[in-house]
Amino acid sequence: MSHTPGVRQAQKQKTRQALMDAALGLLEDQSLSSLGLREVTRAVGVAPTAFYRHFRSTADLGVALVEEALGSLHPMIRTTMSPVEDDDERIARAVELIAGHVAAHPAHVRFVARERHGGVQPVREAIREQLARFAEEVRAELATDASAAGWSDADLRMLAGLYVDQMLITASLFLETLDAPREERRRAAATAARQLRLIGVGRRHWLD
Amino acid sequence: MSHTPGVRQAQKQKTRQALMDAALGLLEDQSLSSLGLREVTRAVGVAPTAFYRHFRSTADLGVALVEEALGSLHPMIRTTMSPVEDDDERIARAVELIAGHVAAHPAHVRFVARERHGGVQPVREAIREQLARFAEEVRAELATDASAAGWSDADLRMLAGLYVDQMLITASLFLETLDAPREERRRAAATAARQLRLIGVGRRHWLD
DNA sequence: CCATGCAGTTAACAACTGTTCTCTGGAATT
DNA sequence: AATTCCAGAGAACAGTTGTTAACTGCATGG
Repeated sequence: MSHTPGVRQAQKQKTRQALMDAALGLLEDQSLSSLGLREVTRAVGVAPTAFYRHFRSTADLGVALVEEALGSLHPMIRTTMSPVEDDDERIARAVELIAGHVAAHPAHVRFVARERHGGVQPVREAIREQLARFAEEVRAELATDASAAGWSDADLRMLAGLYVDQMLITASLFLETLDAPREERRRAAATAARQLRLIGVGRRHWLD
Repeated sequence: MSHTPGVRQAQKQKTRQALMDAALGLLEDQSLSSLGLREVTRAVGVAPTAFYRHFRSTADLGVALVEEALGSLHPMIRTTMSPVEDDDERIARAVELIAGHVAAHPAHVRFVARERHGGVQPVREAIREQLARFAEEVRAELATDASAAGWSDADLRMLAGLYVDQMLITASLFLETLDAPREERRRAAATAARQLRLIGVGRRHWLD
């Protein structure tokens, strides 16, 4: 199946991507639940009916955007957590990595933060699923760490969830300070690092 | 000014409240940015134009909802944090208090969680402002605590922010499990308590 | 008791929405 | 070379939207 190298399929995916890009742009100052199908096709310069060739509805489009925004992010988890030496060094790298990702893909980050609790159920579900996958990956990584000896599975899951939530909080904080004075961005990074450090301290003394 | 005990003003506030209640109900499965003014008036059983007697726009309605949802919540802060004796006891009480609030006002909690990063700028701003007030109140309360000796102001603010974010995360977690099996709700509460305990541990060993 | 203020109504507007059916041109298959 | 397939266009539909203007009736303040 899909053994077609064709020009046909290529062009189709091109307009599909154009629809997704246009939608992401329009979602800068509105929620998915108010995004109109005509609005999107108009921005791309295509007939409204063409939309149906790619998506059943704007909710469907939203689910595809979740995959695009979070699906390709999983490799980052391992590289963030594995090269451990100095703890403060790792925290600094993690914060930098998040800041870099937000700067590189602000629209994606905004979309996820906004629609995580947004008004479109299938999209909420898709995000929840992806974040659960992240948490599971973090948990697995934590389990290999030497400092996790004696931790119950529930405790590991708890910590993994805390890290994932913290990652999202930090990302949306950076998003808010994207076009803010340099000083404010620096303070945001400092706060994020401090919070991660406190979690790290709690982690070290958990088994007392 | 407003020395009117009148029946007039009373009736006005009554329909104003009806508009806000109806809006809150309609926002159960959509975002504020897609909420139509006519939709709200229709739910109340009033002419569309009557809306303008109370609100400039649905965004304006949203800001009023923020006040209603968060404004009356400030007294809770002090009572949550002051009667300290046993730490685990305090955590249990805090989690119970959040769970109770979510059960009593699910629509308000959903609204705040959804619109905190939602598509309507003035509403985001209003929520940010209220949460900043919460964080400041928590910081002030933390500063009076004996265990905060030697903490820098930035550290206190960091911890206060962490607590506020955690409160919101916990609330929205409870919201998701509102009509879920009893067992799942119990696990959610356990996880929330565990996370608060880890933050507490980190807090106790912060100055090492 | 009368004049004013004002919450809510009615009617109408231009613009917009999602969805349907029919059609077309060119790539893909045979 | 003939045929099928299908991404996209075009037109039309019944509803919906926010906003305007002029109105009505009643509680209010003089």
